[in-house]
Amino acid sequence: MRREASVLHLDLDAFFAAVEQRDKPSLRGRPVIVGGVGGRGVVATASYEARAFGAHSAMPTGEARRRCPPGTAFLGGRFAAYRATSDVVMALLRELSPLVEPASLDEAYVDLAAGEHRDLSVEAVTALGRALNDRIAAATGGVTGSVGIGSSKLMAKIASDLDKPDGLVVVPPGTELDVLHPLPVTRLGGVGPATAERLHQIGVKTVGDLAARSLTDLVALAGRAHGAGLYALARAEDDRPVVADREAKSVSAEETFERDLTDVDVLGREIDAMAGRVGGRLRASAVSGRTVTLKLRRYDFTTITRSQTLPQPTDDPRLIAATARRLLTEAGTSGGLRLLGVGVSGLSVYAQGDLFAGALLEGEPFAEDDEPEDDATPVREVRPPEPEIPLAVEKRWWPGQDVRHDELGPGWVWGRGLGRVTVRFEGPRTGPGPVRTLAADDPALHPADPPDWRTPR
DNA sequence: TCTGGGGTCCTAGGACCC
DNA sequence: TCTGGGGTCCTAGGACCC
Repeated sequence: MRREASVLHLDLDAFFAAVEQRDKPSLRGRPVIVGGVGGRGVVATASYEARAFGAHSAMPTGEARRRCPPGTAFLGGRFAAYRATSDVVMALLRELSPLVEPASLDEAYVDLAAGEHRDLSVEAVTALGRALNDRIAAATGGVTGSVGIGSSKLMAKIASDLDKPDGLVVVPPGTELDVLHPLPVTRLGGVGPATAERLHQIGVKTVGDLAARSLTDLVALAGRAHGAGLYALARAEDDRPVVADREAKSVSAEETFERDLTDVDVLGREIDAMAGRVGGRLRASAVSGRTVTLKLRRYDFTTITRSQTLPQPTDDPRLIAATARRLLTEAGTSGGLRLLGVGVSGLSVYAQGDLFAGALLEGEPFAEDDEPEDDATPVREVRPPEPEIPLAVEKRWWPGQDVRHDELGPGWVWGRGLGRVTVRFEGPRTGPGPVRTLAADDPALHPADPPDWRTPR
C-alpha cells in the first residue's frame, strides 16, 4: 500500500458487446450477447440491455436465449476487432505511464508513479481519470471504460468496480478500510465460489468479517499462500507491483465439441489441428516448451490432464501432436469426450531446430541415448499429420461475422440456415442498414476484415 | 439446449539426489 | 541396520480470473 493513490485500474464496460454495438448500429440500445453460439456455448459478455433480462457472463447461451426477448442478438466473437480496439486503449494508457500491465483485452493496471506525474494528489489523479474516460470514448468510437485509482492494485480494482459504466472512483489514501470492509468477500480477487462457500460456513460475509479472523484460521481454511493472501487483503495490505511485459508461461488450444466424440482417428485429427495452432503460436513468439499436456473432459464433465516432459524444448507441431496422441491412447476415450485440449508449458526463449524431432517421434521411451551424434544424424521422416482441412467448399457463416457483398457492400451475418444467410448491410459509420437474405453459396458474398470505426478526416 | 477458451498460481506426493 | 532432512523435478488436480 502506497502513501499516494498512484495505481490506476481500467475496466472497459461490457467490452465485446460494446464493440459489437459500435460496429453494428442496428444493435445500439438493444440486448446483445457475445459468446459461444453453438449448443454448448456460454456467454462471454452481455450488453447492459441484456443484463437487464438476467443474462450474464459464464451463463450457458441457451439459458440466455430463454431469458432474453426476441430480437436479442447472439453473436460469436470477432477477436480481431476487439484486439484492435484494445490496442488503441492500451496506447492511451501508455501515454500516462510506461508501466502498464494489461490483464486481458479489456483490463489493465497503470503505475502512475512510474510516469512523469509530479502531482499525485487526489485532486490531480481525479482530473487525470476524468480526462482518460473522455479520451477512451473518443478514441474507440464510443466504447467506455470505468476507472479506479488507489494506493494499490487491490484498491484500484475495487474502485473501478464501484461506479460502472463510464465511472471514475478515487479512493483517498487512508480511507481504504472504510471502502473495503463493508463489501462482500466475493469482491476480493481470489475469492471464488469454493472459498466463498467455506467462508460463509464460518460466518464470514464481508471483508470486515474476514479481517476479524486470525491468520491461523484463514490458513487452515484456504491453505498457506491463499490464507495469508486473504489475511493481508482484508487489511488492504497489498504490495503487488504493476508489471509490464509478463512472459507467457504456457500456450494451449482446446475445443468443446458439439457432440461427444469417441473415435480415436477423429480425435487424433483434432489433436493435430490444435497442435498446429499451438506450434504456430509458439513459433510466432519465438519460444519452445518442454512439457506437452493433453486435457480431456469426459461426457460427465470430469476433467483430467495427462502430461509428458520432453528432454528438449520444442515448437514442432508434429512432435506436440505425436506426444498428445500417445497421451490420449493411454488415457482412453471410453464413454465419449466433450472436450480435448493440447498445451505446451515449461517455455524458454531458446528455439531449437528440428534436430531431435525425428528421433523423439519414434524413440520411446525417451532415453539419454536418443541424442543424435553431433554430425548429422538425419531426421527420419515421420508421417506428418495432414494440414488442417479448410472448412472448404461449404463456406461457414456465423452470426456477427464481417462480410462484404460485391454489389451490396459491407455488412454482417445475422443468421444462417436452410441454405440461406441473412446479412445486415451497415457499418460503424452508417446508420442502421437494410437486411437481405441471400443464398449461402452466393458467389458475391465474402468474409471480410473488421470495419474501421475511426471517422475519416 | 448445462456448464467456453485462454490463461495463472498453488498444493501434494513420489522420484531422485546430496 | 536403521534412520534423516532438504531441494528439485515431474505429474495431477483444483481454484480462480477475464
